[in-house]
Amino acid sequence: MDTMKYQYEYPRPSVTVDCVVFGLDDNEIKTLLIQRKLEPFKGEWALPGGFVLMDEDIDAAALRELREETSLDKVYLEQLYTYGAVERDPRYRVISVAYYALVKLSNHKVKAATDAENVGWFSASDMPKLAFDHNIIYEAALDRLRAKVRYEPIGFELLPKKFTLSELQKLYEIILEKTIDKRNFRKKILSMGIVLETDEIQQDVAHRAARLYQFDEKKYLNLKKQGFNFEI
Amino acid sequence: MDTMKYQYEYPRPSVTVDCVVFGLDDNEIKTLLIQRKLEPFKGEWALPGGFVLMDEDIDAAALRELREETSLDKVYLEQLYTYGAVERDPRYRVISVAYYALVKLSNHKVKAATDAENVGWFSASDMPKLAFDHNIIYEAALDRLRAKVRYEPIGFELLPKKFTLSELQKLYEIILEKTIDKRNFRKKILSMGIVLETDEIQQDVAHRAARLYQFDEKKYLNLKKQGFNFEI
DNA sequence: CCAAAAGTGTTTCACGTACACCCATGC
DNA sequence: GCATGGGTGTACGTGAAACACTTTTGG
Repeated sequence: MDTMKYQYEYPRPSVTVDCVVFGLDDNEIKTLLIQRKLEPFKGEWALPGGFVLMDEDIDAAALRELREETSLDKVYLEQLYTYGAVERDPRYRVISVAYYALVKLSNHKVKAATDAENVGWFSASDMPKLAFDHNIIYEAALDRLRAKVRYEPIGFELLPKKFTLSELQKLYEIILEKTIDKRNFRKKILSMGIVLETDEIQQDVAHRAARLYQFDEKKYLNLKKQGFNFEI
Repeated sequence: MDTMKYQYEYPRPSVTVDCVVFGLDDNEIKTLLIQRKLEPFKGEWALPGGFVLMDEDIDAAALRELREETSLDKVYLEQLYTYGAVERDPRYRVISVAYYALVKLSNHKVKAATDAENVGWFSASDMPKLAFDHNIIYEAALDRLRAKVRYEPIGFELLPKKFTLSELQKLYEIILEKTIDKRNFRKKILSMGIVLETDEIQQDVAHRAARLYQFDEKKYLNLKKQGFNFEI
C-alpha cells in the first residue's frame, strides 16, 4: 500500500501524550476536556493529547498538544505516569505518557463547554465518563496534585501572579478539601519567607481591600538548596 | 525487504522498559547492572531492560526483563518515569519507561560482576558510566527511593521477612545517609503498630541475640484506610 | 450603619529530639 | 571476664492547633 511507507522488522506500538489540565475556579478545581471529533469514542469527552512526533521530545509533544488543542501556553507541566495496558485503545496498541498541567484561569478564562472548539472545563463532581482509560488518568492526576501541593509550592501556578493570602488559603482548602485556620495559615506562610508582600491592594471589592502578595521563586530555590522544605 | 513486515502509515518509536534494581548490602545500597552484549554501547554497563512486546502490559514487560536478564522474581516494582528525549538512543527513536525494583539480597545473593552472565551489583560510589541516559535514570531512581522510603513502608522490601530493629534502623541510616537515635527509632516504629514482634531471635551471632520482627502489611493497609500516614 | 472580609496573639498540647547506662550472650 | 551489640526511660523544647475580636471599606 502506498501510504504504508514506514516499515520495521518488529511491530511497534504508537506513543501518545495526554494532559490533565487543572485550573482553579471560584470554588472548585476544574479540568479541561475536549470532545473527540474522530473515532474511536467520537463525540465523547477526553483528555487533550495526541501522537508524539519522531523529532520532538515527549515533553515537547505534551506542550505542543496543549497549544494546538486548547491554546494554552506557558503552563506548569509535569509528567505523571505512563499507561501501557495492552487493551487500553480498542484499535491497536497505544502507550500513553500522561502529564498534568496547572494553569492560571485568571488569564485563560473558562470557555463554555459547548463552544465552537468543543473544549470545556469540568469539575470533579460532574466529570463525565471519558474515552479510553482517561478517567483513571484523571484520578491519578488529582491524587498527584493533592499530594504534591502539600510539599512543593506548586499551588501558586493556579493563582494570578499577585494574590491575597485569603485566595491562597482558599486554594489549599479546595484542593485538600478541609478548612484551615486563618491565623495559623498566615503565620505559617509568612514565616517561610517565600511569599512577599507587595505594595498593592485588591481593587474593586465591596469590603476592605486585602494586601496582595507574590511568590518569590528564587528565594524558594535558594532556601531549598539549604535544606528548607516547603510544607502546608 | 523480507524481514520488514510491519508497516505503518506514520513512523513509530520503539518502546523499551529499563529497571533500576536496588538491593541492600551490609553497608550500602547496591544496584544491579548488566554488561551489554550488543551494539550500541557493546561491553558497557547498563540497566537491565528491553523492548515491550505487543501483547504485554508495560509492567509485565519490566517483570519479564528482570526475570530474563537477572533471574529475579517476585520483587517490589514501581514505575519511575518515562524518558523520551529524541537523541537518547544513537540509532533511532526509543522511548523508555523506567521502573525501579527493590529486592531482598538475602534471597538473591550478590553475584560477582565478572561471572558468566555479566551481571553485577554496584554501589553508588563506584557506579560506572552507563550506556544511553542510564546514569540519569539511576539518579532519579535513587532520589525516588530516598524520598519514598520516608513516607511509605517500602524499606521492608529490602530486608528479609524477619529482621531485627537494628537492621531496620541501619537500612534507614544507609538510605537517608544520616544517623538515627536508637531509642527514638524503636519508640517510633513500635508505636505505629505495623511491625510485630515474633517469638524468634537471631541465630549464630557472637553477642546477645536480638529479637526478630516482621512487617504486618494487612494492618498497615487497614490503618492507611483510616488516615494513618507512615513516616520516618 | 451595616455587611463583608481583613487582619492580628496567646495558650495548650503533642511530638520530636537529646541523652547514658545496664543486660545478655558468645568466645 | 571482656567484647559486642541489645534493650530501655525521661526531660526539654519546638511547632502545630485551637480559639475571638477589632478594623477597614464600600454601599
